[in-house]
Amino acid sequence: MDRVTVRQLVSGAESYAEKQVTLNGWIRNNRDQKSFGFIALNDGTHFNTIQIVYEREFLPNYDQVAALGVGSAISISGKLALTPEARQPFEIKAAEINLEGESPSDYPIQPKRHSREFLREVAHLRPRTNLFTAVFRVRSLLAFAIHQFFQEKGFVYLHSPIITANDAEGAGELFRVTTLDPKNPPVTDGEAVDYSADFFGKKTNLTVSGQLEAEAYALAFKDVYTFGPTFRAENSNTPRHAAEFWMIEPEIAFADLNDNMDLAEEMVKYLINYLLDKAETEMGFFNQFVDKGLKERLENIKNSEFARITYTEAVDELKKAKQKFEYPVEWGKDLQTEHERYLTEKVFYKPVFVTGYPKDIKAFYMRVNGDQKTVAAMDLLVPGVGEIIGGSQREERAEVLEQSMADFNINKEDLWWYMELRKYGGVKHAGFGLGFERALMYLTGVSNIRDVIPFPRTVNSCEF
RNA sequence: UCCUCAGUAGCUCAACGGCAGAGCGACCGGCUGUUAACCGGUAGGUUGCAGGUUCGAAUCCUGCCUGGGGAGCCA
Repeated sequence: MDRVTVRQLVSGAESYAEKQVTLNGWIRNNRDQKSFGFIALNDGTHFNTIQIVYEREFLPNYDQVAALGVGSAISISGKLALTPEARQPFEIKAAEINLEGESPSDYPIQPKRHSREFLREVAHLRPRTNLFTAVFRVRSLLAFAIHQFFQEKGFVYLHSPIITANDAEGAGELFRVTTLDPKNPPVTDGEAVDYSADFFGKKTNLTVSGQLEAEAYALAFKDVYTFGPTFRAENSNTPRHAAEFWMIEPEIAFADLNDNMDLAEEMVKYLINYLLDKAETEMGFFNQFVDKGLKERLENIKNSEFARITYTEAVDELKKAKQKFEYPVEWGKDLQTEHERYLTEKVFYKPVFVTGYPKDIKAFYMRVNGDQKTVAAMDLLVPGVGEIIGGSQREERAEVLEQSMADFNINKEDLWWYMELRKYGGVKHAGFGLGFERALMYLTGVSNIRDVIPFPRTVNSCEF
């Protein structure tokens, strides 16, 4: 008797036709009648359930099986029957059904539609629903696709540190890493906390970006990427922000901003192709139940050039717009969400790169353009989600970088090693950060980041 | 952090100053191919919490808590 998975059956049921098979799984739905019943079983290996038909005539424990609730784990043995006229192409005629783990009647997941908000409260059980089965199968595939894309191109995968003493954004919103006693920390003469007595002998935090370290490795391996967890202690409560998320950060040497955008565009298209090919069932589900226009939109993007526009052009475009904006558009100010959405959703109807932002509103490491006013930065805006990529060509000229650091009040002693990358064989290089979850949202149509992270961490929320 | 909306049965919602309800789920029963099955019945409530107004509050007012959406910040 063959032990099989639904995945195996879906990929070739014919070879099992009329044969005895054994399956394990969890009951999604159980309906019984007087002398026969049906179980929809999900065994975890495929999005689809398999229908189990059981009959009083053949099952000595028929009444026990008929009483099994949703969520129960069972093992079943029976004959595989092809049913080309039915809604499902095959089913199992059960000869034996054994209870492996019961699920009492207070099991919170019902065979009906639940709100996303409710399912977040049962995040340990929600992977047993259709939506989350699809989301997390795709999350796994997307992670693999990212590795495959970069590996095929010869990029080296870099594990940048999780604990770090540098603050790549120059922002203050970091999770402190310390072993000091919060009630009674060691104190210097001036009564400040004495971090030299801390575990690492200095102030440390969880990483907000692996970029600076990636630059070091790009200047050795030419093309590298990081892909790992990232932590931001921002007090932002939106459907697009989480305190713990994953980020992909490629860094390429002997490359400029155009090479960077070409890479980003190629990557996004690769990921779309990968999912449409490898996750057909799940993508079909998203298209039908989550975002009706999803497939059409993704298909269009595969075949179109992403728009590219400079910040200055974007400002002109926005000033010409008939639409009224809450915030006025003005050269020198950052684009508001409403402006970004207008550009990607009303002007271009597709992903758009915006480049050449004013240097005052961007990070210190971005390469200063010839006009001395803008930097070689690029953001990729996509309809529905907004910014999913932020990147730049890096400042490789030591003296210009030093000036920028001074302008941004960044202590160059702390980044002595970063400066040395410019001193020893420094070359032009560029890179970007892709928010993994934001990409996942964009590619699945799921509109809240809390629903694409298994156990999301957000402000005031760290359950599970 | 600011703005805004909402918290009523396990879930999704109705009742909007006058007896707290429905569908789904659960439980009991029926049904020879169901598939978010269908049909009949039963149970299930301190209306988020604390105050206040009123003869009377789920409903109006105040504060707090929780959640959603928008903004800022960003990926």
